[in-house]
Amino acid sequence: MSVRERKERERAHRHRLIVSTARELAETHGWDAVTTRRLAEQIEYSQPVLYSHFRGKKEIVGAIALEGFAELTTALRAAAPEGPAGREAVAALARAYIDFAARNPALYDAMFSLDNGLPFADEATPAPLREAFQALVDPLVDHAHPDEPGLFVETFWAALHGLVTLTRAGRLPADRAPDRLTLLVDRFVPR
Amino acid sequence: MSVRERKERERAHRHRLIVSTARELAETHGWDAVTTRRLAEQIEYSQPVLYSHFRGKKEIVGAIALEGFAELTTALRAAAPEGPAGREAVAALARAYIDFAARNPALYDAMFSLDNGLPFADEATPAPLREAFQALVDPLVDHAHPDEPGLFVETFWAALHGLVTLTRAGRLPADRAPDRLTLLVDRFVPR
DNA sequence: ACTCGATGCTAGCACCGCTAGACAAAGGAG
DNA sequence: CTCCTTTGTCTAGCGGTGCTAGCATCGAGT
Repeated sequence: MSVRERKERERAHRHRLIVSTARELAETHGWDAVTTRRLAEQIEYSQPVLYSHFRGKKEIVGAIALEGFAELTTALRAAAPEGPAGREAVAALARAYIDFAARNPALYDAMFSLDNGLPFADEATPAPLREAFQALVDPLVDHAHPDEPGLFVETFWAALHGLVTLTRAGRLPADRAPDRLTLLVDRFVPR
Repeated sequence: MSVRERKERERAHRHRLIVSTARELAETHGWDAVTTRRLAEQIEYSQPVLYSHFRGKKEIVGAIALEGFAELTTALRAAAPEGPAGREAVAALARAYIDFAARNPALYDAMFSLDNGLPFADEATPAPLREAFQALVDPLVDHAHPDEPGLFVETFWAALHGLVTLTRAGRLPADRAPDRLTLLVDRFVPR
């Protein structure tokens, strides 16, 4: 049975290779450059091989998005370690979110802008998505109305997401982004 | 010279026909269904005719987006007529924004999600865009820090935009959207 | 050593945005 | 009224996209 194990190992390796290559291609040349042909050429296999690992391009984006949620969770937890979270901790959390989006624009798009086929706000939501949301909830829960912590976090998150997308699309002047973040935190967590 | 005038009139008419047909196609079947082939067939001309009116598909999206900004201005002005704007007026303004996006999803995408080639936050920004932003500024200016009214409006707008996109993409549960809006207004305009 | 199933390939489908070049219709000049 | 030029539209096609049918090859198990 060792042969089958080796094949499965190789297959898993190629699976990861596809995801990481697609992600790198997206991050360096934009999502437009991520075509099945280019991706196949980069991994040195033919196009149909991709379809033996993924149902289609959308599923590749979904796999990358999943990586993104795990990394976002790490970034948020690092910014706001456990314990009571004062205003400064919330500001750090918000900054971590914005920075994550700025540092990984293509990844952020895979998570929130592109069609990645992942189910949201629904019982089938994958664990990494729930964890990322939870990483946002924990430091914020003290500042929310006790009856509706979810509502508070959802709204704060939406505001952060709006800042990210509008700033990156050039809809808002980039130089004042930090000021907008401060203003937002002040409104949600009054001094 | 009457002949030339007639031709120009016909040309302008066809120009509007292209824009309205593309918009209707997008609103009824989604932007994916708006291809140059389908659009050409709908207006009963061949594809190259489109390129005698617009530099490319992006410019058609841009024309539709421009319509959208004009209509958004109208909707916002209707929701918050002139005069001092209390908390209720801000809530009405926010509701008008959200409702506009909900009623015209494809239009909203043309304005903010798709690549429409329009310049933002820059001296070349077309008038309708400035006016739409101004329609947001006027009722809000009393609630902002006097030094930085723009910053306040930008942040509030970003929050609204975030709510719109995340809710419509199914990232946030739709049934609690009104509650999130109330929460947002409460945070930005304390009772 | 041979069979046969797994696996990856070539080739091709239907579609995309966009354009070159042929062609017809229509206006002005003689 | 005829000819010529200009203007406008169409057909056909280019290079690209995501995706797949069907063949060929290779290697594992008997």
